[in-house]
Amino acid sequence: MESSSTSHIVESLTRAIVEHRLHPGTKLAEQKLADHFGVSRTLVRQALFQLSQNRLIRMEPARGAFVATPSVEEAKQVFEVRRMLEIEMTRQFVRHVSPSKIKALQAHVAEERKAVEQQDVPGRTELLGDFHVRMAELLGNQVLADMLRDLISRCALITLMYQSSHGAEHSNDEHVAIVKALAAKDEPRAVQLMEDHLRNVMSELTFDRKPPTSDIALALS
Amino acid sequence: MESSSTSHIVESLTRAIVEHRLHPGTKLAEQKLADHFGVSRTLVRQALFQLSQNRLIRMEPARGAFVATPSVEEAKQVFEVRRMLEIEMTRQFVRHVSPSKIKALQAHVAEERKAVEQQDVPGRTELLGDFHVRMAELLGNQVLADMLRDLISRCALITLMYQSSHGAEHSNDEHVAIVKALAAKDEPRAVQLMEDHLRNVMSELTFDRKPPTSDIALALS
DNA sequence: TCGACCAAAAGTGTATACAATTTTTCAAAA
DNA sequence: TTTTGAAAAATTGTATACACTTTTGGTCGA
Repeated sequence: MESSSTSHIVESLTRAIVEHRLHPGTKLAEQKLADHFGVSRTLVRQALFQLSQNRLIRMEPARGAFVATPSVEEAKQVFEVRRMLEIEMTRQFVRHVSPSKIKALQAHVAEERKAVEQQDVPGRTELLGDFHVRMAELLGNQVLADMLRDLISRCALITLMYQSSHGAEHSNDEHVAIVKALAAKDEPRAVQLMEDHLRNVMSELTFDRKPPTSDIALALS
Repeated sequence: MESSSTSHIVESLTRAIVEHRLHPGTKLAEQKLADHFGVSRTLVRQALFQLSQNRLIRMEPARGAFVATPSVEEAKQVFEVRRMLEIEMTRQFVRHVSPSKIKALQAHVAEERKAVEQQDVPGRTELLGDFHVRMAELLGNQVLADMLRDLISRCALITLMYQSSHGAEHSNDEHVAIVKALAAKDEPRAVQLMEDHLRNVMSELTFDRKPPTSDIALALS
């Protein structure tokens, strides 16, 4: 299509998978992707290898790449790791809180609200996940932020194709409450709210399979 | 040299980097690696891309791959994430402890001791790191185990080339103490010991640069 | 009609070719 | 002696070629 490097292909496919335009189980044929992006299979393969390390796709020897279909067990483990990281992150945040950090989070949740109100589904999904990444970045821990971003991508693959409008609003409300507790330096309450929030997100999991879209061109266009 | 797939190259290079046979900053020229492993650059490049995602190497556009040289700041962040994960992991472990799990950990620390006594430096380094991975696996969380393995590899890149014999013994002793507290279901003590242990490991960091080994063949043989 | 089998087509895995960029070398000038 | 510049060599980035495996599609026999 247009000039694209490997990372462009990775980002494009990541968005398509996270936003559920490509369903779990869909075959990702190298030549078709190469044609779509206007590059050779070489670059597509590099991108696919990268995605398989992120666990967004799985590669079967001599059979090709497929959008990952995480098991219920794996989903629980991913959420459990998020819980571990974010509980401690919340504690740290309260300890190092500052007015400018609170302001940054407030600005973020305001953006979330706008996306929720405008029913901008891809936008709100990304923003709701970025809230957690933003906290890590404000803490000054980029390693943690990168790790959370990967985990949250995997969560998105797991959660419902379209978060219900109610669910999204609810998440946004919970973020607002967390920011309020952080601003008040109320550590136990902030931790409790974060834990409840993660539990709520996880409880929205539904494990009914949907028929996979095999039309790559349609999903990516 | 002999038949090798991409994953073999990744493992071989990972070991060489983690065991400091390849020093931070060393250039990893694709053709040299290809000759050494007896494959084409194609497979070497796949391996290098994978390693760059693990942050064990960094790739500069048009300049090639180099063994990563993590900054002090990054080192602290990596250890901080480990601390977050392992504190919560320790709490979980106490809650789900069982005699067979304790036995498995005791067997592991016994192996550690043997490696320490025999001055098997690569062996003990690997075993001392695997203790933490083993805990995650015994908890039944493979996602956490994989994540810890990556983090610990990055820590190994960061820590001294050769942990002093005293340091290794000390780590082993601390593992013994942690297992004891886990067996006694003493959660606060186990958490405290784990926190102290991680702080001790981190305090062994020395940030003096060593001259890089540029002879790849020598380091990998 | 249904299943087994085989040839053709499609797809993946690895090596190689080639263009573009960087590094090295070396000679000439300040 | 040190610096500069340009040609040569080495190295990376991408595309293509080709062997091997899997999938497909259809024919034959029960």
